[in-house]
Amino acid sequence: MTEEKEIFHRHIQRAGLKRTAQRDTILDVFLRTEKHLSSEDLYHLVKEEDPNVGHTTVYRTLKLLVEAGLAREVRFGDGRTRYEHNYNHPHHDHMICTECGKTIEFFSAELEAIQDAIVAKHKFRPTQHSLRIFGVCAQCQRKAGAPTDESAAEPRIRFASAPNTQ
Amino acid sequence: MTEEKEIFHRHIQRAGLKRTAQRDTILDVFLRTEKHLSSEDLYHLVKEEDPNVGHTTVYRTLKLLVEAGLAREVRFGDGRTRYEHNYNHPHHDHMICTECGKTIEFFSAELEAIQDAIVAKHKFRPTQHSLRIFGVCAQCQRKAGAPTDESAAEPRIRFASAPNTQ
DNA sequence: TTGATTGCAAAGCATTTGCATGCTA
DNA sequence: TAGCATGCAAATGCTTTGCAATCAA
Repeated sequence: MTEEKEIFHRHIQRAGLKRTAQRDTILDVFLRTEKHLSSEDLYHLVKEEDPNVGHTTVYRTLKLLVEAGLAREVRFGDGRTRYEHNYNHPHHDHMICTECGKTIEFFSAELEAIQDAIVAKHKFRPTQHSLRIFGVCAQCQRKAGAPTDESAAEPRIRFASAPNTQ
Repeated sequence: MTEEKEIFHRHIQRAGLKRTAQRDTILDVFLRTEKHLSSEDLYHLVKEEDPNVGHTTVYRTLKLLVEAGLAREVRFGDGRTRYEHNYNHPHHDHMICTECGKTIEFFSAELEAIQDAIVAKHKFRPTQHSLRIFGVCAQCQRKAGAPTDESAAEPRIRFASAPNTQ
């Protein structure tokens, strides 16, 4: 976590920006929260620590964290952008339960290898990729579509009908 | 294309809805346009045929097409929902060029097999998945970041900075 | 001191909804 | 005739921007 902070401050300096109390607090709260946070989620958490922080600053700081390589944007189909740790959290993909909103992270070297082969065949130079598998997790299958609160590790994602795979 | 129309009309009937001139026109234009159309793209195309069609109706009809299994929603990171044919167009994934906005469709049985294995391991029941590989296509690599109009099969997708993989 | 930062309010943008009118079955 | 469909305008929800006041370097 100290390392992440150094990275952030180095990025701030390199870009000719300034270190502020708000940015430090936002980074702090983000680093200690191992979840997929929306800007609003983070805003509320930060507010507990320092009520004098605006929504706008959280939005802007999250973009800064992405620039610095500390955060990564993810979207799970509920129309809002979420952020996850990106430093020392190597690439992975997600399964998203459309019943309870839980996400399962996974990584497959084979999957990556096949993708490499595919892009090579098309002479496509990839910069990033995103694989999301939507469906119903084991717990929700048992509960036959009656998820409870504790089945959701994170706030429930609600879909209009079918998830629109944003 | 006749078959698709039948499917649509059957869906309309089954759902207790009504067949209208607008819906027929929208379906017609959609079916004959083999592109990833946003609601607005389709709205403009339909307007050429029948100026008395509103944006709202196009939105609502596209949802109907998705319900009927004729269309599939896709998102390429420019913040708008696009629709592609889903009937007789089996599942495939996309490479998206962040320079010119072109999309390359591909399918890999191995990829699907590995995904099946992964979800099985987690006892996850998948309903759909979405794999998008963002990067630079062969043409744009040659042009070294100076894409021309003809390099884009579809309207250019613009990103703020890095594509936010919505 | 200078220019970046902040946070409120307002604007943007894609999408959705309310509602009076029009039209299918 | 009943009630679904239409399309305008307004609302929605997330995100971004304008701007005057504030603050780091």
